[in-house]
Amino acid sequence: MANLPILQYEDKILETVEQNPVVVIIGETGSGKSTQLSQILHRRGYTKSGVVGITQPRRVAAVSVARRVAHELGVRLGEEVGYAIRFEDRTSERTQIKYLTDGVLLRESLSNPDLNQYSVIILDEAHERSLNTDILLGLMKRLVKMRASNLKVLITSATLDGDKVSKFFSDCPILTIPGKLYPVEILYSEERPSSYLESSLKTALDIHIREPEGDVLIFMTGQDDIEKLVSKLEDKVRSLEEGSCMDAVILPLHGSLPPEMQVRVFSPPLPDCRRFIVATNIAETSLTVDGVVYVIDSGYVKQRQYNPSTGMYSLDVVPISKVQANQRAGRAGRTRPGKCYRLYPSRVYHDEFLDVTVPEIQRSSLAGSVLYLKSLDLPDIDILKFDFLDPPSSESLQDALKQLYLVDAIDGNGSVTSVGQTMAELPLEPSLSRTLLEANKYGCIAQALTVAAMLSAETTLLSGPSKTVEKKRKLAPPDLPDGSGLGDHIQLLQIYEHWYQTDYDIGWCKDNDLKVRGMMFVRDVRKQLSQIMQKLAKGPLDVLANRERQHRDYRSLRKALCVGYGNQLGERMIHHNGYRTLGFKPQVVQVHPSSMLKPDEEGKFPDYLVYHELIATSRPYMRNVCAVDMKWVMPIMNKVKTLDINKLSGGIDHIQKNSEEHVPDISKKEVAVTGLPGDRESRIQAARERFLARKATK
DNA sequence: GAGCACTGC
Repeated sequence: MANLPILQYEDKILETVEQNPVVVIIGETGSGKSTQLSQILHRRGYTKSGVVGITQPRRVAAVSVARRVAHELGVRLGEEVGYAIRFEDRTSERTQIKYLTDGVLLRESLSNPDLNQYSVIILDEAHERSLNTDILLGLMKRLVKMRASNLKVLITSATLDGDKVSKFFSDCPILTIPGKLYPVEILYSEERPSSYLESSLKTALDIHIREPEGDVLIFMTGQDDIEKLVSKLEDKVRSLEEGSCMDAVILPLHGSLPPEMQVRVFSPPLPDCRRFIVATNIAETSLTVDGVVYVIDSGYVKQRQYNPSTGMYSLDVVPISKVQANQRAGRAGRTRPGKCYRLYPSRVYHDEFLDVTVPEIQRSSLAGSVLYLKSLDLPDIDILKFDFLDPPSSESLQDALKQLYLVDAIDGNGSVTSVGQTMAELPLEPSLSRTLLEANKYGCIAQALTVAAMLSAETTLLSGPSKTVEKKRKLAPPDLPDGSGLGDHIQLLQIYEHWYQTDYDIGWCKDNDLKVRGMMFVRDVRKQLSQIMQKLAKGPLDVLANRERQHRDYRSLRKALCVGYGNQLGERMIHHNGYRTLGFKPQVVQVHPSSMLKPDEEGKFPDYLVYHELIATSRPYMRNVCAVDMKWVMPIMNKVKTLDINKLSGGIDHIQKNSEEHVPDISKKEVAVTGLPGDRESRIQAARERFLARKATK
């Protein structure tokens, strides 16, 4: 700790913080900013007038950094130094230094918009530009004006981002703290390879044959490519002449790998054995692998993005940003000088890569965030004039307003309703919080809580589609409930209720290919939601699972879902099983083939359904659907007719001007890369054309 | 008849 570069800057930091309400800190990797900034401010007495709060984008980071600081200060974790993450608050009245996830700080400012308990707020890793960090940046700008005398804000960022953040905060000072990285030699390819999988393979083998010992970290875009590269690399390494090279182990590393496989990369390296770690961007920030000396960077990343003009998500392979490229390269210089092989020319890095990753706020549906900001009810804040570092497009904001209007969260003038105010208290997307409130009226709150919790963890539930599991599954298909033919929401409900009846048996999860950690998470979420609902209802609610006497057709629950998903309805076409989405921008979509929805005797799906999300892969699909009745749909359709976007947004001219200035509109930008599996838009377009052609011939 | 980057309240 004594050698951390940041400590030489202690006086400079304190002097700057004293003279300025906001300071941007460029803290390079290994500078010690996350652990030391809080302690420096503590030593100067900033913890006497309030808590020093430090946000982290990830839970594990909040916990591990808090633990280290507590250790360095010689205090017990949870006393003077503590942390707060979802489901876990380890702070006390004595806490002076508090690490928390940015989501938790946002929740805190819902009940205390001035964040009075804090004397200092440090937004760490702001360059990662998570949705929550971006909203916090906007809130901080307002807060430092209001609490100019007693609040200091520090924002840590990356070199390429510092000027922009400083400008956002009235040209506040920027301090650069050098890191403790070893030099990393950057080697560029002469041109972009036609296949970055083959190119990675070749580069990895070259390193293995020519370079001295040291582990190799290879950045790929997804599980598929990782599995392919791992098996090819294994073949090639095995075919090398014995004794010509040292031994090698090849390890995949990605998010859907079971935890016990993930930790393999942390076990101590074997002597005279080179490790190849083939990873997604999980190894960019979330996981740090020791011993890496060589990095191979494909220059691509898989990103989920939302298109507000269609209401559809897609998962695209896109070029990384300069910040990401530098972050990847830095992974080679943690223990000694390293090398980074970039599988693209330097021209591409300089001319084509964006400086900073497109912020999440420009790639997500904003319904939840807009409701959150509106519900803060800050007199001087109008969401459409809200000062974002990178404002979302007006299209995206209008999309959010329309969605909120349809689920009764805002009225025709764009003001939050009492329903909307209550919805904002729940840590859920608007469709699910609205479902909970409606279910409470119909006496099926326990079921709705289960569905909401299951959907909060949906992607983490079923074990990954790895080929071995698929094979196993054919031999012994899991014995899971089928949703009674009514769709996926009902199936998720039945799965949880079944698990509840086994008394949360872990063995049952494993037997049925359910991820144990995912199901545990569902249990936690459900408990949290139950507590919040009890508080909101100002009285006891029977929230225990399996307690409600229900019709076999789950009518009450499906009716509640129909109201909650008032912005996500589909109407079946007359002659086939395609659907047209209802609402403002009708899309032609299909039920996802993985759905549990059952057609009737004539092979027809129900006339109406709600969907959890639209996802464009090879075609536009509705994922997670539930059958609903036409008579529940009609009131919502009538509401669509009453919508007036100009009234909703209270005049939108200013944001349109605003967004044209700074916003690279991700929905229209050419993000897809030729020849890569990311060219979604054109594939969707092609699918649409095929569909129309087929329709025309009928 | 298809497929899942990573977080987080």
